[in-house]
Order: sequence, then structure tokens, then C-alpha cells
Amino acid sequence: MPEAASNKRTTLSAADWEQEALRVIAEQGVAAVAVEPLARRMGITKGSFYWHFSSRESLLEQALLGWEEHDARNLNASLGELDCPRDRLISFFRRVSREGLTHEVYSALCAAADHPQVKPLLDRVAARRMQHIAQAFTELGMDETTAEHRARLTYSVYLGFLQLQRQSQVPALSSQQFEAYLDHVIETLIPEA
Amino acid sequence: MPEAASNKRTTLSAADWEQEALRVIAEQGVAAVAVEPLARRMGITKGSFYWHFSSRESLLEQALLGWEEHDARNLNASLGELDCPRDRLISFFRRVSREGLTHEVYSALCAAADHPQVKPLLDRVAARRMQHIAQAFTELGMDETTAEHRARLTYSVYLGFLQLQRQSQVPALSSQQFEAYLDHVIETLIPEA
DNA sequence: AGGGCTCCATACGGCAGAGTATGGAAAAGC
DNA sequence: GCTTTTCCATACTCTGCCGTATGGAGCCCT
Repeated sequence: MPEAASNKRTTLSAADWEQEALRVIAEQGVAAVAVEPLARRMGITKGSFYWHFSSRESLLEQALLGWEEHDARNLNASLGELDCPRDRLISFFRRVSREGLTHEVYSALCAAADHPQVKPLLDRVAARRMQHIAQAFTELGMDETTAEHRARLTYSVYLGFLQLQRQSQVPALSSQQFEAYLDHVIETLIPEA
Repeated sequence: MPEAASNKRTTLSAADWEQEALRVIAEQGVAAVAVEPLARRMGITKGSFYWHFSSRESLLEQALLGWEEHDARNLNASLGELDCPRDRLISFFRRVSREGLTHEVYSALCAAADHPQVKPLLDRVAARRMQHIAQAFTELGMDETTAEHRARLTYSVYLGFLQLQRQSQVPALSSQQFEAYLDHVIETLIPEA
């Protein structure tokens, strides 16, 4: 075992490959995760890769699983943080601005929803998130089916936002126009206290 | 010139290739549009393809342009059809159920928003559609910026719906649950008369 | 009937990425 | 100090697609 993990130029670990894979996903999408380009990007050859992983597929599997855990922790953290359900919902949207890489990865994963390794993950993540959102709407006094509908609607807005962002069809994050739009969204979707 | 266009086994035209390309896009995405697989799918060889097109790129260009025209006609038709702006907005959502292929193509294009040939097209289409939606909201009495925000929001809901549909995370179209959800969406986003 | 045009088949060269094989250097263990 | 294990480089093979070259079958025209 190397002592301090990623200092300068010790030997690489599987985690390093997974992390770089996630960066590539965020930048160029799932399809761009290829062994040889990835190796070049890390200044190394694929001889290393096939020592740590059995195939490209297994790298993807590991990287995606790691991302999912990270995202689940984020969600739970945001849940425990705030008592008021309305604040939780608002923070869900505001969280898009922070957590840059995580959302870029998610956006890229949405674009690859057909991929057999990606689809089940997306299903789990979306279900988890919508459940939390529905929970908040329920606490705001909606009956169950209304809360579910509103949660789906809210999550759709989030997904649509990611899509428009990918198309650069949305005002720059943390600009004044963006804040105005966000206010409009909150006002429309989230009932007043 | 062959007499009746596509009867049994006359000779193929460029339009046939474009049409098949759009089908592949709808089924498997933009990246799946490859010359040789496409040729196999049509029971022919690529010798034919390179007679009609100079490259894979030009096929995509033509096919996408054709789709855009078709879509623009659809939009204008839906605009002229209904006088009441509220009905126009509702029909925008309901149109998702009909026009199956067109929306499957659009959904696939959204997934390939990074593609250099796709991105400008998506920008144009989204802008056109949002403009029409904003117009309707304006007619419903909103001021300009509010209408723009609401249009962006509405279009985000549509995009998010397509995404969830790609993940099969949405009740089956024209099922009772779907109709209930659609009612909720309309009620939430579109002001009463 | 013969020449020309249209459309397609076949065969080729080239590139890029997935895996495999094998050897070598450097650290770890004894 | 010598072996063993760890990690990586190099050099293959194989597959799939792009684009080109070339020829050939069928029709169109005169």
C-alpha cells in the first residue's frame, strides 16, 4: 500500500481510474469512456488498466456505483439538514448551482439513459429523489397522490433544466436572470407556508 | 424516375435512407446511425449509400433538416388550429401522446445534445417552441418576463417528461394514471381562463 | 442494337478501440 | 540479497466502421 494516497507520482489505484472515468463522463459523456484514450489522458498505458480491471464494462460498473453512493449521501445529508419541508425543496433546486461535478455527471448519465449499465442506476436515483420530494410535499399538506404528481412534476422541471443547460439555453447559473427564474419556479411549484 | 414511390423492390432514393436514419435515431440514438449497419438493415450494401450521399455526416445533416421542417410544420399547424391560448398549451402536452415517432426522435436528439450537428438544431427547435408557449402565456395576461419564465418552466416540464419516459419512470401514455398526472400538470402550470 | 446513365455489389485500405500475452522494473517480504 | 508480488510498457490480434475503387447489371434514349 502506498502511504499518502495521491501525492505526486506513486502508483495508480483502481480508484484513480474510476475518478478519471467520472470526469470523462462529465465532460464528454459515457460513450467517451474508452480504455486507451483514458490511459493517454492519465499519461500511462492500458497495460495498467487491465491489471486493475477485467474490462471496460467493469470500470463503468465500479465508477457508477461509486457515484451513486456519493449522491445518496448527498441526498440524505440535505434531508437531515433542514426541518422545514419547504426549505428542503428550495435547497434541492439551489443545490444544482453547487455540487458542480455531481450534476454534470448526472446530466451526462441522463443523456445515456439507454445504456444497459446506466438505466437501472438512473431508475434508482430518480426514484430515491422523487420519494424525498414527495415526502416534503406531503408534509406541506398534500394528499398522497397529489404529492406524487407534484414530485414528478418538480423532478421533471429539474431534468428539463439540466437538458436546457446542456443546450446552453438557460441563463448562466448564479446570474441575476437565473435567480429570477428560480424564484418563479419556486413560486409556481411550492405552496406558501 | 420510378413510378409509384415505395412499392416493393424498386430502386432506393436518398429520402429512403433519411427516413431509415430517423427510425434508427428514434430506436437507438444518433450514434447508432452508421452506414454499414444501416445498409444491412435495409437489405442492401453501402455501395448504394455512397452513391446517394458523400458521407455519413451529410446523411445526418439531411435527415435532421428534414425532421426540423416536419416539426416546424407541426408546430405552426397546432398554432393556427386553436384560438384560445389555454387550449393551445394543453394541446402542446397532449401532442406528446400522438406524433409518436417525431417525439421519439426529439427525445433521442436531446440525448445527443453535445453532437455538433445536433446542438444547433436543438437550439432552434427549443427557441421556436418556447416562443410559441410564451406567446400563449402572454395572451393569458402575463407580463413579458413572467411569460418567458413560465414558458421555460413549461418546456422544462416537457423535456423532463421525455427524460422520464426514456427511463420508463412515467405511467404509460393514455393510461388513467397518465391522464391524472397530465391534469395535475395543466392545473399547476396553466392559469384558469 | 449499341452507348450511356443509374444504382448497387464486391473488394480493398485505413483507423480506432477492446482484449491478450509477455516481459521488465521496482517495491515488498523473508 | 534474493525471491515474489505489484504495477506498467510493448507488441501483438481481432472486430467494426468509414470511405474508395471498380465493375457490372439494368434501364433510357435515339
